[in-house]
Amino acid sequence: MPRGGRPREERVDAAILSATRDLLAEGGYAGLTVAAVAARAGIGKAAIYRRHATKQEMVFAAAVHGLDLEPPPDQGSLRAELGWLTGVIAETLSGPAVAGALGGLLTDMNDDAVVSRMRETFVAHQRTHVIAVLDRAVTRGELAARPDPAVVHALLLGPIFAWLFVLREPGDVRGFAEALAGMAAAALTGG
Amino acid sequence: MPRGGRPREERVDAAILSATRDLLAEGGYAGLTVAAVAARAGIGKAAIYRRHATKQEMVFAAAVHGLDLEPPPDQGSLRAELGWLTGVIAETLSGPAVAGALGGLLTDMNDDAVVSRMRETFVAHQRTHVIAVLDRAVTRGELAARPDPAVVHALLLGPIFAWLFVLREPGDVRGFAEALAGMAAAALTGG
Amino acid sequence: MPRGGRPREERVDAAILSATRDLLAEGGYAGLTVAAVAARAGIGKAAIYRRHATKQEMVFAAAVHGLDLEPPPDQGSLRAELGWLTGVIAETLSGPAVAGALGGLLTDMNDDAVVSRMRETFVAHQRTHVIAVLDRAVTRGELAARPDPAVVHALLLGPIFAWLFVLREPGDVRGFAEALAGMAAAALTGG
Amino acid sequence: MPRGGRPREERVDAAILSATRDLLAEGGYAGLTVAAVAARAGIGKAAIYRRHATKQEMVFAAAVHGLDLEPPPDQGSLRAELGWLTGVIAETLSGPAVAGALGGLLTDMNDDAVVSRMRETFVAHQRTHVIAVLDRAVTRGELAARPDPAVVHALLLGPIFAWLFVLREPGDVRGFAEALAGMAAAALTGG
DNA sequence: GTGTAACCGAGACGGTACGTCCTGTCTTGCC
DNA sequence: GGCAAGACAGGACGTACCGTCTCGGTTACAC
Repeated sequence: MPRGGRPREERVDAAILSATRDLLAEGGYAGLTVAAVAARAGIGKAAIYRRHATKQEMVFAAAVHGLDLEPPPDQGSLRAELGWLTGVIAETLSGPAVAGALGGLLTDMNDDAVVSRMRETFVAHQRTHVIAVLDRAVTRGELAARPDPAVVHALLLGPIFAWLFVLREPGDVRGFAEALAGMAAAALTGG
Repeated sequence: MPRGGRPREERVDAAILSATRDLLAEGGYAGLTVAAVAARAGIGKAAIYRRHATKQEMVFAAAVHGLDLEPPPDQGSLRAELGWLTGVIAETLSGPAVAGALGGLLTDMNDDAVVSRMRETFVAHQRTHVIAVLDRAVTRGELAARPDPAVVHALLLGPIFAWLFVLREPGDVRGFAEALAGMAAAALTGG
Repeated sequence: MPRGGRPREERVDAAILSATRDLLAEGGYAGLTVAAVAARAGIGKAAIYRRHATKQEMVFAAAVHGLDLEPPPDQGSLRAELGWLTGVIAETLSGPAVAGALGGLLTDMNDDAVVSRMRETFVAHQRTHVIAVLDRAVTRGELAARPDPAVVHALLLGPIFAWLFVLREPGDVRGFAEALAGMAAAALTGG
Repeated sequence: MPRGGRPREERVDAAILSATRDLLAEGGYAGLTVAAVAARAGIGKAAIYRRHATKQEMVFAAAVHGLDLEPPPDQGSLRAELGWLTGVIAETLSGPAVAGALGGLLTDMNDDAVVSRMRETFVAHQRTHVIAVLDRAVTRGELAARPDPAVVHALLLGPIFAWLFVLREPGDVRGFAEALAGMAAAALTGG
């Protein structure tokens, strides 16, 4: 499509995302200004809006993008694979940028197109891995039938989310994630 | 201390909270204006700021206040009591005002005093009931020892929260809450 | 008219006017608030509005009222009487309360009833004395016919007003008033 | 210093001042709203505050700016030149925008920087012309020595100011200005 | 080479919400 | 009924931010 013109500088893309992550960690979603991101990145506001339609999209790109989990390796048992999943989710959500951004994204996502992007990227990606783990458990014979992946996803993601953002328990997230995996395995096999 | 002066009108308190809930349900947290609340309530902005230091505090008061759950009646079994708890939580979170407000509150709650209020009111209240249910299960002999209430709270609240606000599954929340109770019971007794 | 009830306390009347004059001298008309007057006077706002319909009326009463000049004694010559007039006007206008209030009163007086009160009290009173002085000069034979009193009034009041409020010359007002009287006498007799 | 950035649009400067003058003429200083100026000018409030620090500065710029008198031509006699000066001053002060603004400016000018601007622009400009006229009169031999320009300035400006804003005489301002010039000439030469 | 088109930093633009302040009225309980 | 205290409706102020647009100038690809 673009027949001519100067190509975009990758340096600018990176500077935007980096500055956004910095400022998210410093002041959270509220208190994040597009002008501040531009200033911190040493660029102009137009360069941001050339890449991200709204502030939300920019934050989404900075905080959520690149959270792609590598496909989960077969760990030999449902219990171990759930532990791997909850561990990855906990690691994903506990970064400073994500911590600052997620609440804000949920806010402004009421009507926007950001919500669908969020679902497509963040949710769908994790969902794929949940399905893979469940299917392997069925193959192994640990589960008689594959449960609803959405339910299992909520069961894994939800407690970690609540732990971090609603209850804000100061304790160790990794330990909680591990305990959660045990309880989830018991619920799925014993329930 | 204030010995004289005109007392505040309860009518105004109620009108503020009612208008806030209406507008939250209509347009969500974003799109909620203090001026619009004042206009809808038929009052002046000063009357709002006399009661709530910021917009966030007002929304918190409107959406979270009055979510007091009545103490959970003894349902005879852990499974039944967990069903009662998840049902109440699901009902609490799925109201239109809460739905519109919670994300917004999480956003602006990074540094504010709102976060502590949230914890004291919303979280602590539910926690009390969680503890009561667990203690009764121990008395009944369904549980050998009382698990960490914070963990159980996260296990119950988290999936519902995720279901509603992160995954945004369109399906029946009550059904999900009931299934969640079954899985939680299995996890606690069988794990 | 007042058939029953507690009579107004004169103490309050005085406290209002005194506090108003103090605050006018301190912060000028802008920066004067009714609440501040009430606080300074140790009274309530209602007590002010029971006596003065608007803030402007209160300021008017505090700054302009009581500026009644005693009738000008016959000084023996037009020149001396003009000196007496300009001296009194200068003294009247150079008080700290008047200085702070006059500009503000001129502002808000565009549509109000304050303007007519201003004219009736402040202007008409001075005008009477101008007329008396001019008539005596005619009787003495210093003037062939009585000039338009409004013109003479403007000729005497205007330069002092400008000196104080527009040009804001730091110099001695009394000296200027005296020089003005001399020039006015020359203009009236020699013109 | 500002090497880059979008330059300010002169159209906006002009629209602000024009709208301010219109609204001053319509509703006076009281009743003038920054928001109303912005709406009338078809611009945003920020564009106003980028140019004028306060509402007062904006009004000052709109009402007082551009009142530059052209240098007074030699009219051949002190009497004629004073008539020219008083005529210009009367014309300047009797415009609708100035009429609405001046009182308001005097009000808020008690502590502000507006007062110095006023002096530098409005007062100093007229003073220059007063000095020129007096010097020519000395050269012509009409005056033995140059009187204090501040005194003469007050003598010319003051009565017109009082006539318009304090006494609010409904009569012809131009006629009064002409009469004033005659009296001033008599005072200066005969006194 | 030389166009041309899109890029770049900087910052002004229209619009809108915020939280503060002030006015003039009203409402308590006390005197 | 007056009084101190202070809440009430309404509305302007000045600040801050968003997403768009406009400058002067730069940089790569196509001709």
